[in-house]
Amino acid sequence: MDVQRSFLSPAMFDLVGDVDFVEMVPNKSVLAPKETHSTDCNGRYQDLTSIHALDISTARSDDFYALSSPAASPGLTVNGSGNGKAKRKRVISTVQRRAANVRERKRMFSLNEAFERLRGKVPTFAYEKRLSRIETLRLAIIYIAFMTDILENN
DNA sequence: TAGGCCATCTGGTCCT
DNA sequence: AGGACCAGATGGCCTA
Repeated sequence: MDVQRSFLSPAMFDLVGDVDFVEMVPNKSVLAPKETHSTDCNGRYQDLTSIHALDISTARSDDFYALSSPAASPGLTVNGSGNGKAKRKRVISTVQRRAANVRERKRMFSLNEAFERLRGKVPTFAYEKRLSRIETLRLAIIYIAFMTDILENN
């Protein structure tokens, strides 16, 4: 396609600073093995496909708070009681922390899914390795600008 | 081996 | 009150 070819011209490549476009070989590894699994911070193997099955609904809300003091409202402590406003600090239990970690993992997983979809939309012919997230964003910006330019000049 | 990239954990803040 | 979002820290993997 001519549009794609001209978008992928060397002039365009120059705009993506940290992308190495010199070697143009077929894109073999769209999905690295790393994408299907990972290891947690303790080096334990994790299957990322299981993230969708994670369920935190069994955690009870009374498990979630560690009372910092009998008088304090549940889960909240107060920082800097001196002059200004007291800052409220939420104290969470390990159960609540684990639940938050699971939610964060799910959130990052969906973020990566979105990046994967964006990778599929950005033309990267004969690119030897999978685009990183920052490369994907930069290339998408350039591609959108390029297509906008085409539309405006027609 | 250094540097880049990424997953994960964590605590703080924002929002509903 | 609690989930979503964000950024910093940390450690593993990979490549030049």
